[in-house]
Amino acid sequence: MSTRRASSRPTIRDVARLAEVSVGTASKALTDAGKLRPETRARVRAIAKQIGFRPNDLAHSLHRGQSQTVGVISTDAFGRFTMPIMEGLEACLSEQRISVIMCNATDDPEREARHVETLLGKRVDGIVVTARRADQRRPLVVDTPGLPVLYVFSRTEDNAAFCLVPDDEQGARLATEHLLGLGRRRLAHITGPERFEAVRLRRAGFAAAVQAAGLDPDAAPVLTGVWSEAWGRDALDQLFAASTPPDGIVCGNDQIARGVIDRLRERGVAVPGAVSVIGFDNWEIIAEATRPRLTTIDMNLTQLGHEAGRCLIELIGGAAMTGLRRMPCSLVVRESCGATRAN
Amino acid sequence: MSTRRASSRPTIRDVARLAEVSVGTASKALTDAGKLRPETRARVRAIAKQIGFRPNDLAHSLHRGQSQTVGVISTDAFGRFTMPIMEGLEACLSEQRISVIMCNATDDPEREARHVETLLGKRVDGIVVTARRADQRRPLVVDTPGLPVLYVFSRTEDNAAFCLVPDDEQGARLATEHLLGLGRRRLAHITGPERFEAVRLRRAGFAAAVQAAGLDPDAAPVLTGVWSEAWGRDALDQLFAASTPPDGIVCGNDQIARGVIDRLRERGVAVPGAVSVIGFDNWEIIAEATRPRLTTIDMNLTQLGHEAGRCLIELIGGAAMTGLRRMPCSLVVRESCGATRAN
DNA sequence: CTGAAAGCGCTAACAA
DNA sequence: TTGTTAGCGCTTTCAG
Repeated sequence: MSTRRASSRPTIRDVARLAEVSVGTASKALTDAGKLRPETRARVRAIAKQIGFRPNDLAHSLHRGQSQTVGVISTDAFGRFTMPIMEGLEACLSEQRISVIMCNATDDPEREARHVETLLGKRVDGIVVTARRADQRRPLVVDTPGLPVLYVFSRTEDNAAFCLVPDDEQGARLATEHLLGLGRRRLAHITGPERFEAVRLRRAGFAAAVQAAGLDPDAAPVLTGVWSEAWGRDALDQLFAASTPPDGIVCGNDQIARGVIDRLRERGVAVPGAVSVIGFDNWEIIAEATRPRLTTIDMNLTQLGHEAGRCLIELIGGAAMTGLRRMPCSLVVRESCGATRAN
Repeated sequence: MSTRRASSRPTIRDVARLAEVSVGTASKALTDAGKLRPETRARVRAIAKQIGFRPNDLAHSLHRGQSQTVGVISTDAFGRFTMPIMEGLEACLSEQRISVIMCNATDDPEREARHVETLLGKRVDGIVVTARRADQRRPLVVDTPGLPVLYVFSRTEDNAAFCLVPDDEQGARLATEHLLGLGRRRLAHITGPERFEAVRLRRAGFAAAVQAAGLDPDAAPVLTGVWSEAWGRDALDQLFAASTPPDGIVCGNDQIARGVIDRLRERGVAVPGAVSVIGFDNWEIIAEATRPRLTTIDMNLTQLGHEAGRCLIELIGGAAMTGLRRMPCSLVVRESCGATRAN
């Protein structure tokens, strides 16, 4: 005997009984399936609506073997990068009436394993892994062959895995080209810790653009430090201690850019008059607060999440996708770089 | 006939068959229930582990009428306040093996209704509503009597509802008392738009503390504006245009506080030497970046989320809780207020 | 066009 | 102590 909840919802049997048809007919009537006399269908539907019938997805899922549910496992404790990704992902999936279960693993493998366990118990149709990107993460251990797993804003060494990340190299190239396009020729790059892959890729993008413009790479210094305003200020001081300070600065993220702009103002150097500054991240709380407001690179994380949703649906549908896919970043023009030709 | 997924998981029947017991026995063996010969129990368990049996929660839930799942509906598009709340909530619930389904309603009633529909279809055991707090939100429409609904960081006019919010009034009082405790006597309050309940409550807390200290309320100006650094700077200029500028400023949020501190530095006024500045939110990206670092009020949102989880579990268990509950804020001391006596 | 019944995987009541 | 079975709510096949 089942232990029903105090207030149980009407079932399809109730509908059938009231509509004076069999459950089979009622089911057909409610799902557009099969052939049915329109009148019967209408009557069943009317009754269903009247008594507030809502199909039990649990039973449906049990029957179909698909739960219309996916799990998201984050190691970044719902951090600021995870948020927009989730937003895009949820928007995409909810369109297909697929629900998203959030799990926070906080870098604890044991917690992560417990979460995977729960998700598998719930028979999710797929799992999305998202993480801080400092490094590649170990592959998620899932002992269920055929269960789609997708990594977003996160990578793993497993070549069979499908990973979706922003194109940092292209983003930095875009930023650098923007400054070059404005006529800046003495460029510098102030960025974060070298151990981040993003730092290495963005630096490469910067260097590539500098080289492509025919400039001397040695005259375009790169300063690595930490992701903070204080480092931005310090690095700027270092650059301006030299005989020929830069007229264009590509920053590794918006925090650094804010430090740079603050210090330039303190030094009485006009932005963008004398120096153009461009950031990376388009973190609005910062980008809208600098004086002048910050031109920066947007990783389009919401779109990334949306794309992750699309891909996951394909994977669930049986498509085979592997490898690393990089999604383009875009330029957000505000006032910290000066008159723009493009746009 | 059911449409099974390509790779179907072992069921309890498989375990039973291999262990040479009945399904009933296997079930008992795996759930610590009933009396069983230890040997049998062990054998069943061994087999289960060996073939990678994992109970199907869908079937379990269908049977029990509880899904071990709750839904979260946010109108704040996973905004920055939602994040820590979710973190606490998920941490609390996952401890009980309850999963959290995230839904983003973005203030669109139709989208919200669709999400509720989906959640009810999945037979969630409860729903958490979280929102921007500009005003009271209309009650969530759920036609399922007895289904627990809890509002967190969000209120509704429905008196039967249970709402959990931070105690803004107490937070502002705490901030003000901190400045008073440091010997500041000429206080001012710079805050956001009046239409926010939080603004009105924080202002009340400020006023209450001023009055309790025996100071003249008329000598403690309150400036309302918007939630931005620019407004913080403007407001500060206004205050310093007066004959007796304040020596302690309670800000309505951290962004305003940052504007205030920046402008004080630009004016050459020492912080905290001449003026103490305190914020509200403890938004680290700001609070750690001001010069000096910002002393501020923390709404303890992660704890709030955790508490929401606890309460929801009680509600699901059948407890009756209604009304508005305010959770205390706490003080985070950094360097923007000067030498501290307490702590 | 409609009804009857099997079965998805699990649990709990009852029988042995 | 263990086995048998009904039933959770739904879909789908097969008869009628």
